[in-house]
Amino acid sequence: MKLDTTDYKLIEMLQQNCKQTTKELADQLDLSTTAVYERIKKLEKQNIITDYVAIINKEKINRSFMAIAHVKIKSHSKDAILRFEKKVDQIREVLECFHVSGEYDYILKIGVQDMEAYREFMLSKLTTMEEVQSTHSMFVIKEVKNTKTYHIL
Amino acid sequence: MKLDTTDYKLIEMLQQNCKQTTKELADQLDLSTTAVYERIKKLEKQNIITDYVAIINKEKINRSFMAIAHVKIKSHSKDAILRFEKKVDQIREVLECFHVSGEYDYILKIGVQDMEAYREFMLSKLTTMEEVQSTHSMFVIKEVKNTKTYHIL
DNA sequence: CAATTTACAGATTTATTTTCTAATAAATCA
DNA sequence: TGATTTATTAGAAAATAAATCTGTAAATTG
Repeated sequence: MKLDTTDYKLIEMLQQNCKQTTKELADQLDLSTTAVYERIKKLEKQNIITDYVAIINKEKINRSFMAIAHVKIKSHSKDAILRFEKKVDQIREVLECFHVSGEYDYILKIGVQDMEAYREFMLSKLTTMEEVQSTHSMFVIKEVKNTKTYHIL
Repeated sequence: MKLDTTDYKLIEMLQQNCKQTTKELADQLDLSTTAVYERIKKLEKQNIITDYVAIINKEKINRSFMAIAHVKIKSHSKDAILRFEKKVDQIREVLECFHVSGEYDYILKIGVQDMEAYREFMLSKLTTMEEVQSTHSMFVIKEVKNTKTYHIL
């Protein structure tokens, strides 16, 4: 369960590109392919690496429009919260959702085709939810940085 | 450049798990491995698939603490904007940054070890930037949903 | 210190990717 | 429409990589 510097290096490398061969990784880490192979399997088994995913260029699949929505909910009972979160989780357009401290209850990141599609999403999926009290939308003018990579070295 | 339903299916599958073999994908798509192989290569060449990355369990690498920061900048000149964005891009703790419409200029998603580390990040990296006028932090109580997967079918 | 576990390297086997060839379907054009 | 080109596919072969096995050295534990 204890990770050493080699593990951290390996994790960083796989976060950048998980399609590298064990040979390529081994060369950079000055290890044998077996050593690297075993370390990766261990990281997977320990649920440190949870997934391997392809990243898609959203411009090319009609998902260029992005918005951040702040949401306030009516009731803060456990029931209402769980109900809201379950529903949000099932909405395709919602890429991220965080329950946060402060003025608003939730922050959502939404990815759709265009403003028209966003309006449709708001009207038919978000504001129609009985748990939702109010929303506030901010439109993304520019995606400056968007990664899931943690730097740990 | 035109994508058909099979391409979209393939993209969805690779967004879920990019480590599936072409044989596995081919079986699900009712195609030969070569057909799948060629389609994937084409998606990569066309820059539709841009990366293959490992997703890491942040709890296990000391990055459990997440916050959303709203940032206002002093000047909105092109120069100031580009300078700010370049700096932000280089900050390890910043996972996402969006230039947005509305009251604030930027929304940042920050991932660090704990509140202490967040304070350190704010004091030494964010608020020290000359371009920054003010910030407002919201702490993530619960990550309800966090994906980069677009649903396109 | 001996016993046990862990991490590693090298060799081997198994599986997968990549390339090649040929056939078929779809699109383009005279 | 019919001929020609272009894309897409399947199947086989070759090349490469993953996975397994064996043995050894280092680290850990009682």
